[in-house]
Amino acid sequence: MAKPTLMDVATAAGVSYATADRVLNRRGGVAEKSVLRVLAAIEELGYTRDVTAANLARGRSYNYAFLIPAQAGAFFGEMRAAVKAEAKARASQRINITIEEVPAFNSDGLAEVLESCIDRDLSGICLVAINSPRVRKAIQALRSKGVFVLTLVADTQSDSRDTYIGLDNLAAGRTAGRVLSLASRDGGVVLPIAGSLDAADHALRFKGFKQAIAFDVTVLPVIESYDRPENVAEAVRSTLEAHPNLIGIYSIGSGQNGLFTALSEVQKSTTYQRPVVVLHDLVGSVRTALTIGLVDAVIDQKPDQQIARALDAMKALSDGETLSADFGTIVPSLYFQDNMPPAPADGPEKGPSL
Amino acid sequence: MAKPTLMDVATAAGVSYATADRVLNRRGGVAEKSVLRVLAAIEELGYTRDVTAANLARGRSYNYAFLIPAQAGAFFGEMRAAVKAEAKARASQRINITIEEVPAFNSDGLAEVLESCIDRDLSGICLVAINSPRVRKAIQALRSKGVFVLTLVADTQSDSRDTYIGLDNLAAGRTAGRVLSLASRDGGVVLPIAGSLDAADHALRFKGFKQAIAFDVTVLPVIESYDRPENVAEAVRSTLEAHPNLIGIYSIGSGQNGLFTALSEVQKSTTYQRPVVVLHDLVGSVRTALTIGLVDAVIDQKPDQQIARALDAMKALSDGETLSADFGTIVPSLYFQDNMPPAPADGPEKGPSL
DNA sequence: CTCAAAATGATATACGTATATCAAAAAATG
DNA sequence: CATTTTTTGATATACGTATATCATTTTGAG
Repeated sequence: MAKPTLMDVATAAGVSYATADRVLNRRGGVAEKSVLRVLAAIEELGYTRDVTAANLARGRSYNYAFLIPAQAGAFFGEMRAAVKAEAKARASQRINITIEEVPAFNSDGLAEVLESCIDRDLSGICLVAINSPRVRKAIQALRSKGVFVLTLVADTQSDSRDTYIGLDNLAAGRTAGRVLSLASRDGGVVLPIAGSLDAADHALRFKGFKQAIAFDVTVLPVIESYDRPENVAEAVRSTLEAHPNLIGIYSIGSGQNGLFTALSEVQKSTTYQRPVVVLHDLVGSVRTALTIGLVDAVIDQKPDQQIARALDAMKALSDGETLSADFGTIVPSLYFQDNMPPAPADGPEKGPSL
Repeated sequence: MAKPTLMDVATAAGVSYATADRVLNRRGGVAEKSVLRVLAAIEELGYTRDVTAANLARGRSYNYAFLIPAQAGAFFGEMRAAVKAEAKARASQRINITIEEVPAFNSDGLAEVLESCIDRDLSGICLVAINSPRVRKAIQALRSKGVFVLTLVADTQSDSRDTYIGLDNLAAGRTAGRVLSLASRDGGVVLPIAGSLDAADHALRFKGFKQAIAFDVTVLPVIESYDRPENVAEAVRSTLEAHPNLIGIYSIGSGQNGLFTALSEVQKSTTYQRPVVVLHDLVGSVRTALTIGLVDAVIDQKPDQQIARALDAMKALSDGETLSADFGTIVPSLYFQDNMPPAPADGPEKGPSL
């Protein structure tokens, strides 16, 4: 009952190993009836190729590159850590992963790195996309060389990459809306704060947010921070002033410093009851804020899971498998103080293994 | 820059392949100074053993068994499906997985299956534990034969198994409490329903629930259903009658039929506003209930992730790695209508692979 | 039936490791 | 120094697959 080998298949089909191999690897030059007999034997024995042995024989290893923005923001820091962790975990499976730093918000910088990847014998590449003609062209060049290109977090046009792995932003916004609606059974006012509604992801979250907001809750005009903390702090202060019935805040973007400033003021004061606050991405400072009760709920896009998913996707593509339609869709996770996952640990060095 | 092989290490250390092998595999009979040189070369080149090649050479395959209760309940059905899916996915990596049906709630039945596993050449076994002397003895026998034993969903004494993979029930209960507290800013009454508080997991969830409940919210005495739907339906009806300010229900256990019955009555009536309902495990019927808005929030223990985690754990143990302390802790996921993950698909058959 | 074409079988090498055996060299012992 | 012991090197086989070559058999065409 041991796992059948291709030799077993050949024997069962009454052909030689060479012929079985010709069928399995589609080398051609095999008579119809022999093909059928081999396929039947494969079916009958439940043969599956030992991929590890096959890769060993092919001298094949999977080379993947991740292009991660070199940003101060903690989010991409976590991403980078997750990539490193996965790289270590899969090193023994002939999977080699490199991380390339890419200047943030710089399409030409991104394109340059992409172009430099063209003659690097990669089987897959994973990037946080920025939409520009030069980037698209570089991606196209890579794909025509047989490199699989995945977008992560931010997408390009869907026909210019193989898959997109990223958060379902509509669902994320809806979830935020649901939480704030739950917290306001008798109506009230909620304040959405975005980085910029020109950004597709923020716009989508906001759209979902409005969809899920209860009919008796009023959504104030969205504040766009353009990543300036003072703007946010000031806006929150004045909104609290103007709307004593402010029951919730949804911070759509990722710059949270201004929000935290204003919230700590509220926490110290006794004039207002702190509104329920929902925000994004359980990174360092947000984790702290949630722990000490400065905010209530965090919607997370699970960077570590995205990395794992991206690798699974690239491996599957490399192996000629097809991905299900919703493979890349990351469902938002909702965390309260009570169900926070443990902070990602910087894995300890391991000695030479057994 | 290709991945270094043991031959590279030997050359770099100025010894033969045989000696490098003696060091790597701790065969002994190597002079101190040679050991050091080999280790230095390993360090320097960043050598890691190609585990797939090693397993191939050893003729080793990983044989794992999952003992899943043969229960009508949808939860273990999903578990079984998840095991099958993982089994298929890992078949090409020399990992063989079998599923054994075990009679539910029957410690002797479980023990019998465990005992039958003793001479099956398993490297790991994963079971939903029931605490009984005979079960513990069977586990002990397996472990002393070198079989790794993991408990899933339900644990035994922590010193009689290798790891436990399961939901953090305290966190789950706390999360439920948090949601209901959020939904009741001005106090109110909430109703907890359990299967039986004698069950450790239910008790723990209930404990967490009370911890996280806001000070101005009243927790009614817990109803214990003992898995009788009529009990629950009746209890919910009478509680609604008696407490017009019932703002939430937390169903701690997994028998939800009685609850659903009562809730649909409420939905049709106009007398009461439906309380916010939090329950466990996003299986078929619960998924439907959440979709149609019969309930509000579901705390899920992600059976598919538990299976994957269990396999990773067994593989790691088999490879002589050590697991981090919180490896087996499954953080509860919180789902609303808006962030439900897609229902697990029954993967389509794939033809013979490339 | 003859000859070419097509199909098949037999065999060798390789991938990176595990494992074993035997001979040779080096070191320790007396 | 002779002898034993320890250490090392060289080499072979195996795992399951990929890939290539060459010889042989079968088939089809004329």
